[in-house]
This record gives sequence, structure tokens and C-alpha cells, in this order.
Amino acid sequence: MQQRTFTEHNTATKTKQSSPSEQTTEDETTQETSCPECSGNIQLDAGEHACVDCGLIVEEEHIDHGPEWRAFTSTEKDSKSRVGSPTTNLMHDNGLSTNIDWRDKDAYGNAISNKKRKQMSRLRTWNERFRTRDSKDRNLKMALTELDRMSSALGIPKSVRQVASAIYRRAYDEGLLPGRSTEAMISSALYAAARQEGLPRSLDDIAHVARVERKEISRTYIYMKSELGLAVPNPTAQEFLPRYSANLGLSDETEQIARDMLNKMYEGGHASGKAPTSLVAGAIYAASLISDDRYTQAEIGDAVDVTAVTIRNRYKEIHDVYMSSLGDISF
DNA sequence: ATGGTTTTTACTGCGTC
DNA sequence: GACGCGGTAAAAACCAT
Repeated sequence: MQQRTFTEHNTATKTKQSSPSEQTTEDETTQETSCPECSGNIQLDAGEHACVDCGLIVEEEHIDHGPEWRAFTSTEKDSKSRVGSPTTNLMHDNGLSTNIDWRDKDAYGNAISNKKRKQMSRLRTWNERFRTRDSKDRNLKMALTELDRMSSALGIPKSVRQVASAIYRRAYDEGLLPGRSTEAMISSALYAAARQEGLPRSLDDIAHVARVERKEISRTYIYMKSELGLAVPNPTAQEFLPRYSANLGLSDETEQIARDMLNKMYEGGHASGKAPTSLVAGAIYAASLISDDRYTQAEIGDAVDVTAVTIRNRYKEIHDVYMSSLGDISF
């Protein structure tokens, strides 16, 4: 079942990529259309669609948080997804599907024969099946494309993607989709899946690459979680550590010290109520002071998405806890 | 809605390069 | 003078009630 949809998705991908026009216009960082003012070229650069000739900025809102700047895996897929379908709407069939009246009358209102009636009944059944299957497939395909795009931008492994798509499928089957954007739903599924698999991403991380606001993702996520009864463990700071330390290029030693600190914090019950990311940031900073590969608070804050103030606060606490636990290590 | 907690924003002074 | 760092107050965001 799952397998089937994946292969379908792949073939669709292939056909789309073989279209020559899309291949040629797609570049890593630029995407061109024409300016409504002077019909010059529009370039997408750093999230702004700006006209090359007159400087007019079109679609300031339509920021494509494309993965170029952070894609460590298969970028081919991403370039495809950017020309893909829009993210909202398209929930149903856009009202273009066939409807067969349930009344067994012909166009003039006369009753129809027994044989016809049976035929119509069969037609209704199949029409219904095809229609729902079609729209489901379309929706799923779109969602999976989106999932792929976000996942590779965040470097999320396949196992998590599979869990995410399973969650999304369930959400679809339970009828949670209508009234909500696909994008928000698939983002939530990804968020939940990453946490379930012990490779959590912060809501901010997801929101960075998603095409909807963080707020909406979190709303959708809460809704989805309660409707599906998902058991999503709270992420621990330790789970965040490897990724951020890799991003920063910490030495193994430093990372180990940071992990130690985090363990101490959790054991001592000093971690409750604190955002896991803030703890990692504080621990990394503290650890970077002990071992000598120093990082500034700003650097760490940038990487972990936490302010320097928060780092200082966590750092102070960690310092106290770690000091008392080790005796007289000073830093 | 409310109140308590955490995090962010904005601003400060200090020391160092 | 720019930069990193430490602190503070107040606003904003978050959470449980």
C-alpha cells in the first residue's frame, strides 16, 4: 500500500523532470518571469522577487525558503518541487468532478428502467471511488513532494519521512484535512515524526523551510496530535546536541562535555520548563569554554536559534550545577 | 481570561584587541 | 572604535489553570 504510492510518486517525478522547459529555467538560486511594470526579468534572490531592470519587488511575501543554502542531500528533487503545485487549496477536486444525481430519473424527470437504474447505481459507486481516490492521490502526491523538499532541506533521514507520511495518511483518512492547509498538516506530521524517531527538529527549524507560519504549524500540530492520539515524546536537549554540534563543528571532546552537562541538568531536575534548545545552547557554550575551542555566544545562538541572553541564563545555571557536581572545575 | 514562567528585545557598561 | 561579554528591565510568547 505504502509501497505503491511511493512508486507512483516517483514516476510522476520523472515525467515532470523530463519536461525540458522546466529544466532549463531552473537554476540553483534564480527563477525568472517577467516584470508587470517594465516586463524586464524577475529574479528570485534572497527571498525577494525583484525586477532586474526597474528594481520593482514583486511578491515580497512569497518567500521561497528554498533549501539551496543548506541542502546536504539530493538537491535534484528540490529543484523540481519549487515549480510544483501551490501549497493550499486543491483540497478537493476544485468542483470540476462529475456528479451523478442519486434520483433514478432521466433528464426529463421520468423514471428509468430497472436495468438502467442498476447501471446508474454502479456508475455512482465507481464515480465516487475514482473521484475520492483521485483527489486523495493528488493530495498525497503534493504532500509527499513537500515532505521531501522540507526533509532534504533539514537533512532528515528516510525513516523519519516514512513515519511522517504514515501520520499524514492517517490524518487524511480520519478526515482532518478539509479546512486546513496541506502544507501545515504535512509540516506538523514531519515535526511529530522527527520527535517520535528521536531526531527532533525545533518548530523553528520546520517553520524555516515550510511555506506556512510557525503559528499555524503549531496550531495544526496540536489539533492533529489530539485527533490522532499521537504519542509524541517531549524532545530532550541531548537529542538536539549532535546535530547542532555538527553544524558548529564542535570537537568530539567538547560535545561529550556538553552532553555530560546536559545529563547532570536533567538528573538534577534543573531542566524542566526550559526549552531544550536553550539548554543545548548553554551547554555548548559552557563546554566550549572548558575545552579550548571557543565559540561566541552569538555564533552558538545563531546556530541553535536562541538569543545570547538566554544562553547566558542557561550557562549560569549549568555553571552552578556542574561546579557543585564536580567540585572545583573552574571555567 | 489569567497569572506565572521563560524567552526575546533593547539598552547599558566594562574590558580587550 | 568594534567586539565579546555580563547584566537589567520590560515586552512578548508560552503554558497551565
